[in-house]
Amino acid sequence: MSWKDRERGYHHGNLRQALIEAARALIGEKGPAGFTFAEAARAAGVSAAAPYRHFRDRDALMADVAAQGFERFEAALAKAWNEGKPEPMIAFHHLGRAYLHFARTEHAYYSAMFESGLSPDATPELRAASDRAFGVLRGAAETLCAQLPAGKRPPVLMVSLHIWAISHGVASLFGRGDSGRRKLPMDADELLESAVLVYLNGLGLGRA
Amino acid sequence: MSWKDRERGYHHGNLRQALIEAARALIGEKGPAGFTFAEAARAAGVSAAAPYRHFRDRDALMADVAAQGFERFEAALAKAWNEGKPEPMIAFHHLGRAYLHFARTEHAYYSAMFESGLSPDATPELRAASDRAFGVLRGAAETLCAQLPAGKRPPVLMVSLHIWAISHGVASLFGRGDSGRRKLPMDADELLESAVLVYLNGLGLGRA
DNA sequence: TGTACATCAGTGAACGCGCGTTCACTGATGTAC
DNA sequence: TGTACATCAGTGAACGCGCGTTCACTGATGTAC
Repeated sequence: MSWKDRERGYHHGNLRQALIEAARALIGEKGPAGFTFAEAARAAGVSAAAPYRHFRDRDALMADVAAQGFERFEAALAKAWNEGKPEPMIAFHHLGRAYLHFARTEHAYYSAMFESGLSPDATPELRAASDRAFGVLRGAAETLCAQLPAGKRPPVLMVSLHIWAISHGVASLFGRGDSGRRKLPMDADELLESAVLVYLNGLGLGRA
Repeated sequence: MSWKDRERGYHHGNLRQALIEAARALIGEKGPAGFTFAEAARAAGVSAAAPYRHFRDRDALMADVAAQGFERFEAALAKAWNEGKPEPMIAFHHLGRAYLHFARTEHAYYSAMFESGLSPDATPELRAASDRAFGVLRGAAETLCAQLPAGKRPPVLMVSLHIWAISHGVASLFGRGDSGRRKLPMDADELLESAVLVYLNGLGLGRA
């Protein structure tokens, strides 16, 4: 926003970040395949050769968009979960809403993170950011599992992967703001909430 | 396969289908964004102008790939479900395996169907094929719900969407044959099976 | 405080390339008689 | 059975375009003295 408007001299001063933002905006408009190195440069108001000072190629730029997406995703999830306060089940509900909210309002990031065809190992930074975001889900699953009697506790990793899969499935099939959405009598929030309630009930975590 | 090898004259004879297959193969190699009209023509052994006799543009070709994918998907799911025989829970288990198996072995189709950025309404044929495939899941959900006492029956549509979301979530996060996979101590089949068992248990459909 | 210099981010021109799209065409096929 | 003709699928040449990438360059910034 600011860098386009503000007068700038020969040096941009913040080109790396400007390119990431340009790429994210273009992904938002035209899908994960919808941006080009040259286009991102143009959007940042810079010559086509300039991006090479900061990124080896298009994939490196994409990886940085995705990594930044995971960082914001982690922050959004952590804030919603809020360490399980005031009460784990309520916090967990908030977590699910935040997941869908992020996928919907930041679907450019979400695309870069999950639908760009990028390997999670493309970059150590990407890998680490992705792991940290998943860590929030895992922590939440841990807290919930701890509420079960010791003999009935399922593996925490498994539960967190289940939750992730359900959330991602709902988000990518029904939670898109864009044209990919299908028309249904219930929305993504309702679907995720009901699915998770049934799932938790299946674990033995019925509503108190 | 056959059309590349076989000697052909001026007329290809089956270009439409050959282009669909070429596009599918290219998607399989390079992801949903990884084919081009010209490339598909080349792969089919035909001039770059030839595809225009059969498809308006790249998107129309993509839509046909996706529609064909949904048809095969439906066939694979229907065969696995086998009308709930020999026993609904067992057939349902087969259905889940078939879902993942299709996503893994036919991931080019799966990409075209779910990750190409194509609207489900791009084409009436696509829409119809997609609905028929979902119909198999819905039918299975119906049979399972019917096993519950009348007062405890959840809405069938909701249950089928839940199942779809879980399956899609597991398939797209953990079930890829390609580089997108994450390394985990359990595989996609185990994750889907365990998630569905917990979910069904939550519905009141614990193992007999 | 001022000057010289090293560093480095961004320029702009250039290149080859493959794509999408159009066009008048041509050769194969099938059908009417 | 043979001939004339209509149909239509595929050709190949042409076009303009934007992309990726390189290169020697230039102008701004900061630092040493």
